[in-house]
Amino acid sequence: MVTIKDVAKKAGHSISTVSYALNNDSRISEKTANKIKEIAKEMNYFPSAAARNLKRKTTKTIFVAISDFGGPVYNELLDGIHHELAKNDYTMIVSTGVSTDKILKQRGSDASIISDINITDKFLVQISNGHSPIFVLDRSLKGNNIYNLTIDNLNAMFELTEDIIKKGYKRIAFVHGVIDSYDNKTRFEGFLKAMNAFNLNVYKEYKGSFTKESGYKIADEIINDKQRPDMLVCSNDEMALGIIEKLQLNNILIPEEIGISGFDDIELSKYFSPRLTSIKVDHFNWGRRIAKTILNLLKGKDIVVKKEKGTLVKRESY
Amino acid sequence: MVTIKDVAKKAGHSISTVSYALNNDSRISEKTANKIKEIAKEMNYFPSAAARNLKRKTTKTIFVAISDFGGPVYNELLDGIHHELAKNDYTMIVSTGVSTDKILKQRGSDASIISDINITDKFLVQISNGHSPIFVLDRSLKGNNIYNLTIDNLNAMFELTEDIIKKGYKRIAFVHGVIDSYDNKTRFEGFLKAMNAFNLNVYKEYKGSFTKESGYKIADEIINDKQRPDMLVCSNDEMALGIIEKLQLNNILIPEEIGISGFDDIELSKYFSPRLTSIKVDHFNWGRRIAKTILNLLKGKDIVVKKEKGTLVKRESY
DNA sequence: TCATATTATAGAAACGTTTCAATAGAATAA
DNA sequence: TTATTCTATTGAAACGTTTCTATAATATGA
Repeated sequence: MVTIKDVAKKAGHSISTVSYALNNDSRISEKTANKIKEIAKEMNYFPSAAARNLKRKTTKTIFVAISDFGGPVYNELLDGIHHELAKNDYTMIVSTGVSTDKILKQRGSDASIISDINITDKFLVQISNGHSPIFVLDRSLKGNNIYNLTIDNLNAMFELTEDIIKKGYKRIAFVHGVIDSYDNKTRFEGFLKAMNAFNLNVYKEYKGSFTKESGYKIADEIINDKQRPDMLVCSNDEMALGIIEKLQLNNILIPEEIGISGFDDIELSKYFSPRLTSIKVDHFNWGRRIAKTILNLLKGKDIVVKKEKGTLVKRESY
Repeated sequence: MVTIKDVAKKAGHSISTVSYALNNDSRISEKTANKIKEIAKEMNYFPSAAARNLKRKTTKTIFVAISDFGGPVYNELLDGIHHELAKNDYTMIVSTGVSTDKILKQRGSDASIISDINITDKFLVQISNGHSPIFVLDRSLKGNNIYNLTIDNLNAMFELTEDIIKKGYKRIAFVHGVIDSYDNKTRFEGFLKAMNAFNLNVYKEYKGSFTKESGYKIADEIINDKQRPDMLVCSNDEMALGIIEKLQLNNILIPEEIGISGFDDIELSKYFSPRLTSIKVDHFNWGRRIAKTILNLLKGKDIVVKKEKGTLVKRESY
């Protein structure tokens, strides 16, 4: 591997002069700087990231912890984050599962984005001290270097539920995702708030886990139920789609017999029939905002932490 | 930040003893090793990745360059790669676009996976010398540290086309993706091979770019065509779905008036009506195999480079 | 002209590890 | 007993940069 030393030798200059020249420091004369740059290029020299990171104490890298690569939501989010980081010469590291802990501890990044409910609050608080800043997307958590960048689930779900109630539905049930997760809790909260505002009781609650498979199971429960709800408010799209699929297989008409709504507005939702009414969260844009916020913080600017809004997309599922 | 020096001081031992102890070197007595480990834990010490990388000349990191995060294909692939890497204590860096070049040059990883047609062959060959190994998924390329890990497009497409021909279709057209891309070229090659084997001429060729939007455009061409093909063999699913959507909007019946096939078998394909006949590539598994191959190479083992097979999934689109 | 300020360059320390080579002390062998 | 091997530990060099400080050469001002 060609190092700065090799370049220095070939150029007939000291290591420090080469370093300054390549970093465009004004103290080096234009003439020598150009000569050095040319030689460096010719030798195919590139500074070692490791050595640079060690000295500079910064990695120009942002770490993202997600719970899995599978879901449709993360793609857009990652895309958005990456888009903004790349523009600013930052690299993105992505990880899931156990390796996440290790990466966080090793501080291989200048900041971290957490969207993985498998990482405990306790762990985050524990490492946050003296750590590079941590941005959590999937929980509300106070701490020294911890920043909350979440979606405004509550208000979006309130709006959706209000719309449903105004349509005249009476036996309205809620389909939970992972029960203690921030997203589920705040969405349920918004739902409850609207129900209370209209003096309605929650007709029933189902327990899922945000996956399509858990939707299938819930559909089974509903099929066997003699007193079915007339409306299912789901904590996310994937469960809603699973439920629709299974109910239709059992000849239950949607929305005629049961209405249904989702949350997230994933791409598939547009292609189902009936098309799913949902809350659209522009994850790409949200990702960009997250990245921008982080970069601002790293630049020492003041940052504004405000919740990302969701918008109601009305279709034909209720 | 707490360094090894701090731990050494607190433990009353030298830096080297601490280092050996934490790396489980047998030369340190069990007693001191345990004492040191305890103190390190207590102090919340974790070795600096940068310093370690610099000294060890290895990063335990694999870099993946993809052309975008959007597509449904990459998720599974990334998931598979990551799955295997994490099991072996490796980290995955993902990037797209221009930042990719920089990362490759800086050698921040022990190996690279390339699946981004925007990176030129020339560039790869240029950097490959003296570089960590490069695994290309999206092209056939010879070079010093370059390994080809591709999908067996040719045989899969041959099988698909054969099936189509045997169904009795005569006016068979091919819908190209990005024309010079490895995937498109080899898929077209398999298609041609089957057509030739049955003495059929290619009825028509359309030029797309692997996206759904390019499918819309092609559908327009077909709609305005007086002598339409009776079968469209598409170079991937996304274009096929775009074409179906637009043709149906114009009341052209599929498969009654025109049959259509895809390649990749993305999740959406199952939910369209008619459901799309396609070639299923198990990208998760492929990703795992790629990662395994890389890890074996890094361990100094001999590696076997064999193509990933696709399987025909017959549904109702022709 | 000489003293001083400016400019361009070089030397050397530092970043936090790993690891080679050296050493002191204990255990073993003669 | 003394020489030898073995064990546990340490000191110091090295990895490839950046950056502080020193210095030589040149330009500026009186």
